[in-house]
Amino acid sequence: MDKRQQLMSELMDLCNEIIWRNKPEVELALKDYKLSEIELIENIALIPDANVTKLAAASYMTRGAISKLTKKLIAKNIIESYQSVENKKEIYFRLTTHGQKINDIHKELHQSFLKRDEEVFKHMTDEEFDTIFRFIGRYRHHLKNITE
Amino acid sequence: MDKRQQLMSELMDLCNEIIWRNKPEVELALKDYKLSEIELIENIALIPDANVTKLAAASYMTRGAISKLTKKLIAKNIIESYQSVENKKEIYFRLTTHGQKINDIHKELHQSFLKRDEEVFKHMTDEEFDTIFRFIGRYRHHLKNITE
DNA sequence: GTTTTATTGTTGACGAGGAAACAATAAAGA
DNA sequence: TCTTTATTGTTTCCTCGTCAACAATAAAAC
Repeated sequence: MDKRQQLMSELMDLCNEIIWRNKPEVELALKDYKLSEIELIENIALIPDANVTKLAAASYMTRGAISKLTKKLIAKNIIESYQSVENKKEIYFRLTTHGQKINDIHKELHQSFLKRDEEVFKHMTDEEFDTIFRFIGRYRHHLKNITE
Repeated sequence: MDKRQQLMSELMDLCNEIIWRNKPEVELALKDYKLSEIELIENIALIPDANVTKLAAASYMTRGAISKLTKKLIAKNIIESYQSVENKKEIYFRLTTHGQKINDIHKELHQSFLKRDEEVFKHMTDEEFDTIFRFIGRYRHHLKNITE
């Protein structure tokens, strides 16, 4: 098979495998929340003045889905919304202190996954890291280029 | 941020981006089929004597989901089922000639994506390819190890 | 300023897929 | 052999996310 195609195929498979493997552990540690909610919390923490549109783009979901998810998270008192005075259309979100706690637990989980998988990274040189980073960067840059 | 964590995060993001980008093109070229059906067809072509259980594992979906999908594909005359004489429990699937055509179109689409993205691969050395392959292989091997 | 056009978030109908319970068959153990 | 346990595929119920239409607001065009 084509080397490039095999690379992409194995890459996709690896990502699926990791998600599939980690998902139950995350949902066990944060029992009252679904993975999609937890990831949305993560994005709200990362994106300044996150609104539905930005979150949809970051989550690879539709605005409709994010709109419903944010409603649910507000009802659970995990996030809160606010608006600016000069724009009555956009609605922004931020974490409540409760939401921050959940995000912290989630971050710790990610650390524990790295610990669990440290064997994979242990023997990698800086050069190898950079090779993969360059590949990812080049691909994302390329996709951005051909999109606009 | 931790280098390893950033690597995994960017990797996941790249995969999502590619899926998000390619999906509409695939569903446009194969108008009557959803992406999940097309990927199932691909797996049935790849896996010898594919049954619900093997397909579920390969697709990262539940057996229930695959059971429904195969029913749909049989109704559309894209796949057919068969059984062995020495096992009355397992049900295997294979592509019809119609299904093979769809799979061929899908394979051509993948080729066209590689063509579109050739700029990304053009400057990669064999050593760089191998570095990424090794990383993927090591990770998948590790996950397999800690699973059983 | 006024009128278009684009963008925002929301909603309801719908389909896709997961969870869990199930019957049928195979494999393992006695 | 006979019994128990595991695995197969299926089905029902339910949740999640998409799609498409929508009203509200902002931006652009004039």
